Parts: sequence; C-alpha cells; structure tokens
Amino acid sequence: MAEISKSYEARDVEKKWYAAWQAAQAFAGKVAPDKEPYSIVMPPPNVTGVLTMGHVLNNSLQDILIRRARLEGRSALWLPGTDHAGIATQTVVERELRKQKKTRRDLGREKFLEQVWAWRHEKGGIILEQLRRLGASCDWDRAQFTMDPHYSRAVLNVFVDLYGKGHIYRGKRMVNWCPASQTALSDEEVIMKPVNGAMYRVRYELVDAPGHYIEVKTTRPETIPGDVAIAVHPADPRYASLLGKKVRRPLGPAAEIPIIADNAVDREFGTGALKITPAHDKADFEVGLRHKLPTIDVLRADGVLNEFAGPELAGLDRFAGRKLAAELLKASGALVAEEPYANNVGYSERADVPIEPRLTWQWWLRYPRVEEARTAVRDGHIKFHPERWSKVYLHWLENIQDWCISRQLWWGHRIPVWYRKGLDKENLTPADLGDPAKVHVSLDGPADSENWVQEDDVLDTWASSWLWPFATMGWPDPAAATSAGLDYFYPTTTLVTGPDIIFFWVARMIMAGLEFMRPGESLERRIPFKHVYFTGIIRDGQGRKMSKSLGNSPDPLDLIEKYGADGLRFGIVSIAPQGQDLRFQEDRIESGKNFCNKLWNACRFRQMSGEAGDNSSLAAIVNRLEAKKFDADDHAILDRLFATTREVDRCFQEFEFSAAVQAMYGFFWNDFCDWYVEVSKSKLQSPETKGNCLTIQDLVLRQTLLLLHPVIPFITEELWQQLGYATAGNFIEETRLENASQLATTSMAGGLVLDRAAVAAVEKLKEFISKARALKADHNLASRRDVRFFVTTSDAHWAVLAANLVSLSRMAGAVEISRRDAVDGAPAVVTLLGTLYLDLASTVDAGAEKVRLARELEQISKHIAGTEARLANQAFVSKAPPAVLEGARKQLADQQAKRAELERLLKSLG
RNA sequence: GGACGCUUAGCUCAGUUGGUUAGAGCACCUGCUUCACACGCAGGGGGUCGGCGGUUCGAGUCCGCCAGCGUCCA
Repeated sequence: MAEISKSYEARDVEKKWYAAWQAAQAFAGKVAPDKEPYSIVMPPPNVTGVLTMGHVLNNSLQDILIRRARLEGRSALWLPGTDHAGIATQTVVERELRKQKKTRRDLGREKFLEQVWAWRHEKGGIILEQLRRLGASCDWDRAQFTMDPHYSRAVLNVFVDLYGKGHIYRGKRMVNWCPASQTALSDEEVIMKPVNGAMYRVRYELVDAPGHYIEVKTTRPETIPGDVAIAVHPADPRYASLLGKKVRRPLGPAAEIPIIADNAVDREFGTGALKITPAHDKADFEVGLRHKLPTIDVLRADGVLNEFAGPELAGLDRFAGRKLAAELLKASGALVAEEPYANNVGYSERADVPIEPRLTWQWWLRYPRVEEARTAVRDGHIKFHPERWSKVYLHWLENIQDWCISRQLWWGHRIPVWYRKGLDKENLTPADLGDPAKVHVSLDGPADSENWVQEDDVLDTWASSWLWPFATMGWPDPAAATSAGLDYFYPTTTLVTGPDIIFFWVARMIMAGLEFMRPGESLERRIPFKHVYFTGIIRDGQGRKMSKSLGNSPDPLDLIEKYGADGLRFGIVSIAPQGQDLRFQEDRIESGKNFCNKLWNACRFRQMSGEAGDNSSLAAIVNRLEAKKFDADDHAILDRLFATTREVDRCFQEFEFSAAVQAMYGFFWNDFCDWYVEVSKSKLQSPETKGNCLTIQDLVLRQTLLLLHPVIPFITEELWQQLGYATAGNFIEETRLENASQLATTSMAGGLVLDRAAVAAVEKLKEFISKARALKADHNLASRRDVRFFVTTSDAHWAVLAANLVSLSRMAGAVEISRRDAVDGAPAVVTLLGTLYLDLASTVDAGAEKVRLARELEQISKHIAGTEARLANQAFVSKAPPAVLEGARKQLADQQAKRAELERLLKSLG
C-alpha cells in the first residue's frame, strides 16, 4: 500500500477512476431479474447546451441516487442523452450562416439540415463530455438523441397513432406567433412580461355626423388599418344611440366600419368602446367570428407591416410602425391623448421578442389520458417531492388547452402528413381533411409519392421529448425494447428535474406513458416514473436566475479545476435544501473541497497509525473488535456512527440530500475527527488499547466512505482502495452498503453491544475539555501545554475523569489533572463533572476573577428565575407531560447546584 | 386578480410531530506551524426568529391579519 500524500489532489484521482470505471463498464444498466431495478432517465440537455450550475445540481443529485442504488444492491440504469431542441439549435446554425451572409432559404431545406447535422456531430457532444468530468455514472453506451432514426420513428408512430384515434387535427386558429423565429409556439412557450408602453386615445368620426366621434383606447395604433368594427357593450347607455352607425377608420386605407354591440366588451375598461381587429387579437377574433366580420391582416410573418396597413406604414417594422401611426394620428387630429401605460405583453421564451396573435393553419393535439394523469398524481402513484408541486400540476391539468404541436421550422421531426398535389392548403375544409384521398397520414408516406407533397412543418420539440422514458429504451420496436430492458426498467424510479418544466415535460410524459405503455394494464405499470424530485433554481449572489445572457453563472469546469468534482458536488448539494431556490456561494464549494481534504487526512492518519487488519467486510472488522475493552469513547463513536447511518437512510427516503450531507459532515468532522481521533492519539500509545482503537477507526472509515461515496465518488473510491477495503480489485460500488439495522445486526452477531449511556458520558467529557481550554484562554495560557488542573468533585464524577486522564490531559494541554478536596484562590470553572481549577494561585488577579464569576452567577440566576417561575405555575405543573416536568425539576436542581458552587468560589476569593 | 413559496446571526441557510439556554458553514476577533490536515486546531463575539393579534401551561414551530421579496397561473 502506497503512502497517502499530505493533501488531496483531485485531478489525477478523478481521471484515473473515471477511466477505470468506464473500462470496466461499471455503469452499464443490466437486466438482473434477481435484483430490484433502479432507473433514471436524464432530462436531456439541449444539444446546443454547455454545462451550467443548474445541470451540475441536477445531475449530481441523479448520480447520487444512482450510486446509492448500486450500493444498496439494486441494478441501476442512468440513461443519458440530448434533445434536438428545434428552435434553439436552428437559431444557432442560422446565426453561423448569417456570418457568411446567407439564410437557410438560400441553402434550401435539405442542405440546411445537412449543416445542422454537421454542427451536431461536431459540437453536440460537449455537454455529455462535461458531465463525465462531474463524475456522472451514466450508461454512456445507451446515450440517446431525440433525432436518432429509431427515436424519430417512435415520434412519428405516436403522431400517426394519435391522428388515427382522433386526438390530432389540423385547424386554422389564432396562435402565438414568434416573428423572430417565424413559427407558431405553444402557450407554454410564451412568457408574460410587464412592459412600459403607451396608451393611445383615438377618436373615430361618425360617418353620419361629421364632427362627432367615438373614442377608443389602444396600445397598438399600428393595427388600426386592420380595424373592422367598433364594439360596445349592448347595455351601455353611453353608446346605445350609436349602435349600427358607421365610423371612418382614422388610419390606413379609407373605410367605413360599423359600431356593433357585444357582451364581451368590458364597460369599465378605457372608454367602454373597443376597436375590433380580428387579425391581431384573440378576443377580437372571437368577436369577429360572432359578427361575421372580415379579417384584415396588416402584418407579415416577420412582424413587418404589409400593404394592407397603407402606403405610409407598409414596410415598417411593427414597433417603428407604432410610432409613425401615433404621429400620423396626431397630425390628422385623431389622437386625443397619449399616456404612459404598463401592461403585460407575451414574449417568445426563446427569441425574447413580443409574440403576435396570428391566424394560421396548425396541427393540434387534444391531450390523451388527462383524467388518468390527474389520478396518478392525486392518488400518489407518482409522488412529487416536495409534494406542493402536485397542486401546480393538477391546476394546469384542470385548465388544459389543446397543444399546438406544429412548428414552422426545418430542424425537427417532419410531420408525417402528405397533401394531394394541387390541393389548396390555405382553404382546407373538414371534408378535405377527413378524405384519405386528399390528406394522407402514415409512417412511411403514400405509395405514389410523386402525387403528394409532404407537410412542411415539424413537430414541437416537446412532442418528441414527452416520449423520453420509453422511446429511449427501444419502444415501440419489440426487439429493441427487449434488448434495452424496457420491461425491466419501466416505470423508471425517479425523475429529477426543475419545476419550470412541469408543464412542458413532466405532465406530458405522464400522459404519454399512460397512453402508450402497456395498454390495458394497471396505472402503476403505465406511469413513466414513481417519484419526481424537483430541484430548486440556482440564483447568483443577488438572487437573479443564473443565465448565459447575464453572464452570472460560473463555469462549472473552472470550479472542478479549482475544487475538484467531489468538492463541487459536495458543496452544491449541501446548499440545496429540498425544493427551495438557492443562492450560489463559491465558499460553500470551497468548504466541499476542504471536507474532502479532511477526509483524506483522517484516512492518512489511520494509515500512519498502524498496519491494516482484515478490512474485507464489516463482519471481518467486527470480528477483530474486543468489546470488553471498550471505553466510553469507543461506545460513543459507534453509537454516533449508527445514528448517522440511520439519519442518512431517512434522508434518502425523504429526498433530503442536503440534510444527509450535513449529517455526514457533522459526524465525520466533529464527532470523529475532533474527538475520537484526538482521544485515539493517547490510546494508540498503549498496546492495551491500540488494537481496538484502530479497528474502530477502520469500521468508522469504512461506513463513512460508503455513506459518502454517492456524493463524492472519486475520493471515496481512492481511499477505499488505499485502506484495503476493496477485495479482489473490486470497486467500492460492488460492496453492499449496510443500512442502520443491518449495521446493528452485524455488530451484534459479532458480540458488540453498545452502551448508550456512554454517549452522555462523552458529552460531559467534551464539556469538561471545552471549559478547561476556555479557562486557559481566559488566562492567556491557550498555547501552554504544561499547566496543572485541580478538580473538586464527587467520587462518581472523579471515576469518569480518572478513567480518561491520559487523553484528557493531552487534549487540555495539561501535565496534570488531579483531585483535591478543596482549592482556594485559583481561577475556576463549574463543569458537569465538578469544579475545575487552574493552578495559578500565586499569580491570579482576584479582582478580574471575581468579575468573571459574578457575570456567570448573574446568568445562572436569571435561568434559575425562569425555571422557578415555570415550576411555580400551577397550570404548567398540572398540564405538562410528566417527562417535561421532571426535566424542568432536574434542570432547576442542576442550576441551583451550579449557583451554590459559584457563590462558594466567589466567597473564597474574598 | 388567483395559487404557492420565502422572511431566523454580517452573508447563505438548518430547525422533524409545539417542550431545557435557537444551530451550521462562511465571514469576523484572539491565540497556535501541538508528531493526519493552516484545505488545519483551540477559544470568542454576534440573533427580542419580518410586524400585530390569537390558541396553549408553554410558540421560531399551530391559526388569523398585515408588510416586503420571489415564482407560477389568469
């Protein structure tokens, strides 16, 4: 065994073990009928993506779950992959083209797609490569891409299937149109933003009564050329006399438009009169339908005003057009007023520009299995962590709208629909759409393809990723599904994702799973996952969401360089409480690195302290213990180890990762390193105690490495091997992690019965040492190692101290701790094990001592008053449970004893 | 407008079913290169738990109202 170096150097260790794991195919998800499966499908990052802190958190947690599952003896599969991310990827490649002064139309569909594929082959694997650096133990051989041929096949299959079932239809409707990407978007891809704009008050002159006007308020004067009516509420007395009359459109091509009555008009808003522009507003469109009004579209697809807007406005971008429209209205006297106005405007999530409501032909999906999807979560077949997100999910399902699944892009799954050549696609009737001779829907297209034209549109990216939990495992091809182990691994165990895609992805996956998997079988068999863990969102120091555009996200690879992958993982997980957003602070990552170094050095200390015994299994270690020789510290550290194991078990069950990490940190650093290792230093001097002490260290370190391994896999693997826990060159994950009860069982079988009272005794010893050190520090002797202490105490307490004198002296920095019947004039402190005196009688400053003791006396008196008051309260005495009451009485007695001792000390100082 | 979350030490956050004197990490102050670790050790200062009211013998914890911040939905 090579000697462990003085400090932990992450880089080489990480490289070495990742390569070793890969070479041994340690991450392969295998069908093992004798084992319980544990599976996770990775939320596929965009192929355009680079690793962000969000990915680090998300994937660290997945890796932790997967590695823990392996340690628990389950057959684990973590299936990675990437998403083709339609708009995002197309935009990236178009941007590259623009540098060469080209557009995708210059290339044509086929050539453009070749470019996208070339880009994807060159750059699309970056993020998966970065995940390897983080230590992600995915089954890389199974990596999936949503545009892989077999995956595409699954996507198109689903389209054809749902079309056949009547869930998919083509309709001309108002959609959310992104003028930048020039495609329709789903409602979920539109985000509302408050925008400071202007409200324009515009008057329309009555045709019959020149000089008389009706006024409306609008934020979009550039759409006035598209106005086809003015609407008022039918019961609004202000306008009753004007109904049926006509007004002149004040902008754009001259026209006379009617004043109509419609119940949808809000009388309170603005002037109570509304301009109706069916082409550019969803509500207006509905009004237009009801009143059979024409639709005048004044915008081109790219958001530029067209000829219907009139010669002045045509050719202007919509925002420039708005400005000019206002000026033209002002010049003509039609603009009555203009005031600042804050309203909510829908923005395209991807392109970050205001969307336009636009009437277009699109493909729509009426969601399947909506009711079952609700049941699955409401009744707990799928458990959300934290649970509160289920409310958000259920609320969305209750108000679910049909999904616009077509996109006017080239990069994506081209919709498997063919139109008969010569068909007027702009004026399709329901009869046309239902006629297989005119509209053909199938996986492979019509046999006489020369007579048909395929649909130009592709599917929304999410209409492929909603199949991720099963299309990644061979579905719907039976042979592929068998070899991927779909039947074994589905439903997956846990999904780890962000709450921001609960609608986009989580809800849709649930519906897809219910619809397509194992038809006819029970709900539990068809759901895509049993648990969904929602991570928080990582924010920067100022609470802003981390994003590429703000540039406020540190590069995780830099952090790995600086703190090691283990340090990064430990740090990020420790600050990620369940489901709460978290603020990123680099010092927490640093503390993760420090913890690794601490672990490293504790193991180094063990290695330097003596030869290793048989560490091949827990039982082997337990067999080396001589329980009869145990002292309180030995009992206490093992008791704490068991308690920590229990706590970590619980945390994993409850998905409380940061609590698990904190429990391990506290145990290892405070209980083990700060106390047990320190007392070991004297135990190791004596042959009588050395063997047990080292064996206990072996046991603690073994269990600690196993518990920590899911979080910090690299360093724990290295130490596992170095300390001789590995047998026959196996990796740490080939060992079974004993849970708390197994740990207890094995220990008992080895004759080890823990004395629980020892923990309390050690707590008292810790307090004793702490007070002794403080006493020294108070007298500027902190670094002296040659002081003498005296103790006045009972026989019972002295027995506890006497049994530990060697280690106590060492830790207190004393040459002697001895018992006296009485000590006068020395600085003293009252501990749980008696009064402790510093042998300084000759030099002590009695005045200062008295001040110090008086302050302490004042404090304890305050506490006594509080406790007495509680016990004097008749209501408390009669109603509080006996245990609480007894606790209070004991507390009072202790406090009074301490007060008496302090008073005595004060008196002795004169 | 509706729903959810948050408000605890200078900062970031823990605080299980209400029960002794509210914790951690970082930061800060003091001392220490003590034979695992200065990526460390020891000691210390620092909080009327956002506000008001209620339930209770007892409230950081439960209830109501209010304020501020954030997220989602309309």
